[in-house]
Amino acid sequence: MSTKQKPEDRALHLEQFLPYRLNVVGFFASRALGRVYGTRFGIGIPEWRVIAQLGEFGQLTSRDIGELSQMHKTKVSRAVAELDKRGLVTRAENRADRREAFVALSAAGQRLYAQIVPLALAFEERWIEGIAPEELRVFERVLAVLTERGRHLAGGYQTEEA
Amino acid sequence: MSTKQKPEDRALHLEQFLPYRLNVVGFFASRALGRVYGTRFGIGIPEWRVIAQLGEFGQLTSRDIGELSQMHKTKVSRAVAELDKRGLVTRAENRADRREAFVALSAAGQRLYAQIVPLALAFEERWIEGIAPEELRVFERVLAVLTERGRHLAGGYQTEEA
DNA sequence: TGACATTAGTTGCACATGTAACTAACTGGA
DNA sequence: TCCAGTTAGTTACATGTGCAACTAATGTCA
Repeated sequence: MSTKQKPEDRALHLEQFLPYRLNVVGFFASRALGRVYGTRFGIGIPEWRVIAQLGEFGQLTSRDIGELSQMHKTKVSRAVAELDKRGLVTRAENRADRREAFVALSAAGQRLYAQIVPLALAFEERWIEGIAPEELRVFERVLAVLTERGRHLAGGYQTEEA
Repeated sequence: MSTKQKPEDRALHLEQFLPYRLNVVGFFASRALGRVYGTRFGIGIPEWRVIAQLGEFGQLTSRDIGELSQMHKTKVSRAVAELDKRGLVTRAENRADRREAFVALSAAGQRLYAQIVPLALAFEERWIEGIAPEELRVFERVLAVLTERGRHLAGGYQTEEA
């Protein structure tokens, strides 16, 4: 502990309470992006994350997708099933381990990915527009620390890495 | 085709994509806090937010609570109803406008609030422990900007332009 | 080989949540 | 006074989600 002040003596102001603030900004991010993907392409955040990972890495198992995109395996399962139903991904059984299947973007999925990426990048660009690059670097560095600690504090809900 | 590197031509890496990162850290925050409140006091995040606002401001209408804590009115309605059922808040009709009611913490609610606040502050303290104060100040300043823009982007994002 | 543990992925179930519709009350003309 | 419009708050409904249980396949160890 680096502070000697007793927590009991301080007041709580929710609007300055960091977990609350992070949750709110995360909600806004999700909601704003959800509108972009939902209104134009009819997909939700989980589907988008699956597409994003497949677009980046090519071929992945559902387990990999969940780990990379921080999603519960049931959420991944449902998102992949939905994308499969729409013909945006293909599933190929792994002959070497028939429990798992390799998921990949179909041609239509790749076209969708190519459409979404510029929108996503432009969205991000607009969001951070005008913020000084060095401040943004500090922000991202602190964010990485908070995320890693938060992962630990929250306790894994998918993979127990203790 | 184009030899110039336009923003549209950049690759997307989800793990560095800011909206994604903010959503993940917000999820961790919510989940970690939810464990604290849930296991010890049997309440969820919405209930906690209502209690926090009432503890801070004393007496509020449901509408005020929703605005202050960024919650949908149905979420507030259900949280207040649950807290009422448990005897943690009181509801008093506003004689001057009988559509609304003033919600306040009961004695039991105040005792609960007094118990939770130190836990919440200690949680926050543990989370940001070791981060340089000046970096934290930068982080919070940028966070405020992103939150305000996110609120706007999430609320009225319907333009045709990316 | 055989028995048990582990893992990838799916599904049943209960619960949380947003949308829209609703009730009741207030506001502001004309 | 009347009536259309607005607002606070609740509820019906559909959907999304996590947990736990499940199936099927693989790993482990004797």
